[in-house]
Amino acid sequence: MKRDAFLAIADPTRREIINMIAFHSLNVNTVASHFKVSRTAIYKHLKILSQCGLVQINQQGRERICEAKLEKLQDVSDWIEPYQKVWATRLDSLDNYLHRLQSQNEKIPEQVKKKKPVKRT
Amino acid sequence: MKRDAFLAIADPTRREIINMIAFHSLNVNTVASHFKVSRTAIYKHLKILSQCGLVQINQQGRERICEAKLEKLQDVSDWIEPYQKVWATRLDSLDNYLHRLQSQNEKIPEQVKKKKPVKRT
DNA sequence: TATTTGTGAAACCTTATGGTTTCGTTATTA
DNA sequence: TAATAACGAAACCATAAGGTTTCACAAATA
Repeated sequence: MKRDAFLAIADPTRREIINMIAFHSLNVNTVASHFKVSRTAIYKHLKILSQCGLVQINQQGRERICEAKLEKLQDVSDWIEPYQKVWATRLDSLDNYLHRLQSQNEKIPEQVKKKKPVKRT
Repeated sequence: MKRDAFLAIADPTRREIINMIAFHSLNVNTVASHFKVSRTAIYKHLKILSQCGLVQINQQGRERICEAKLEKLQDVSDWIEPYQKVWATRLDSLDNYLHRLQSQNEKIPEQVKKKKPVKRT
């Protein structure tokens, strides 16, 4: 049962938990109260997140404060980065191609007409 | 059974498949031959990847060519991006702090000594 | 001290996941 | 035309995932 950041963020509930505690740590009950499912279910998610290193649980009296360790997401972005470069480059080339066409007052083929502004990094 | 890019890349075998076909499309058997598990198992992963929009399968004669659609990874990097900024900023502040210390010829406390060059965006 | 609050863990259930073997079908090719 | 290559799909299996209810226990509080 190998647990990593990829597995951690695969579940939408766990992504929501990250969203919740990313900027301010919360105790288990407070996290759970924002969801429809039971506290125990959320606790299980928190346990998985903590096993994956994405959440650190610190005891404070009878409460356990859940703190997001966002750096662990680096594993995921490291994996994606090279591919992101590829698709960004591809989009950029298309974008440039369209610009060249336009500046030459040529007709843009229907199939490649620009639909959305292209996001750059 | 909602399928998205997060789920697609949660499995290590599927990530390997993406690695394999990212830069050159391959047919199902060729993909499968690189793994220890059966062709059928790989085919199932390919089906999931295609349901998630990360792979497009094009028939060519009796072969099905699997082509990676890397743009779909945008969903994932969009989700991570804001958090990446946060932890990058945190690391940057530490980095700046260390630089200030160094330029003032002060002693760097052991606990915060720089270990790796910090990656910036 | 008695009660409430916040939590961890166990037992259990249903469904999804990842794998297998087997079989049928369509293109190639000998 | 017969054999083989490349699939797709079905049936099946073990285990993991995500959920529930219940119980136990320590800390805070009335």
